[in-house]
Amino acid sequence: MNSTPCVRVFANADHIQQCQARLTRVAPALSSLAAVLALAGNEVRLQLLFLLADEQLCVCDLADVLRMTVSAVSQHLRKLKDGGLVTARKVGQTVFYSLNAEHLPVLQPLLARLATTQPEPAQ
Amino acid sequence: MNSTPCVRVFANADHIQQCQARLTRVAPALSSLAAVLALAGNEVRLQLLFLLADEQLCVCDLADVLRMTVSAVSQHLRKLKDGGLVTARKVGQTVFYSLNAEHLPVLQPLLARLATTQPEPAQ
DNA sequence: TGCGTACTTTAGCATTTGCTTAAATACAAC
DNA sequence: GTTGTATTTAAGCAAATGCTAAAGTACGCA
Repeated sequence: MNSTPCVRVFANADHIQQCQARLTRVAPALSSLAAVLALAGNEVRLQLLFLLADEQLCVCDLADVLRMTVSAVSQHLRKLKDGGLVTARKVGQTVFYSLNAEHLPVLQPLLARLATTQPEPAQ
Repeated sequence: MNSTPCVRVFANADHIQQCQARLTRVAPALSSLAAVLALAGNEVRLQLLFLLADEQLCVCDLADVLRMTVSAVSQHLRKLKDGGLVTARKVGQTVFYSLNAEHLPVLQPLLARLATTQPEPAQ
């Protein structure tokens, strides 16, 4: 793809191929991880995940907490659900969302970092 | 913001406010984490981080490994550098990138998951 | 000093994202 | 059934993203 390949001193074709091989080996896991991180990498969605790590909540509550439109929250939850990060449980006409076990090994440590955040020292 | 606030049974204003308080408490950490995850949540950039976790590499090598334009890779590296995820070290006209210590506590466990990925069983 | 290499930056563009508004669906109570 | 509530979905749009192509910068070497 590069029209002018570099004329390197240290790196050689073998080294490049080794790196490519390492990437190929982890490709599926990396792709899946990137998808999870992309979902969690949105501030609103990370807030949703943080809240849901503590307790199940319905769309309505989440919208109130985040001071956002129910529609906007619902669309974020849909992405999280499509990505397998949360699951929905319908009770009557209320839908409770909670964290999905599938990606907890990735999410839990990240959210745990937030939970242990010490409050800002008064200044 | 919601024109029609929900008439809930279980959740009440106190509960909502508690959730908001929890969010406020972690707000800076959450914001920072979201930024890191957003950067790592791109497949190309996650590949870059994965490679740099193992060894320093120059833009040229990275472009070859990923089979991408030097320019495209450089732009990704710039974002990673701006986000504090990597650092650049210039040697002559070559620029070596490596992981930055600042966000390693977040990145390391994520990248470690990839490293321990068992190769796909032959089928 | 001039040329070549490694890299960065800019401009432009197609695609994606995240919201708003409004309509549609699902269910509960009457 | 009808009405009302909780949620989802669709359409539209401004902003952000990630690439390409081309120009700009920095450095090494003759």
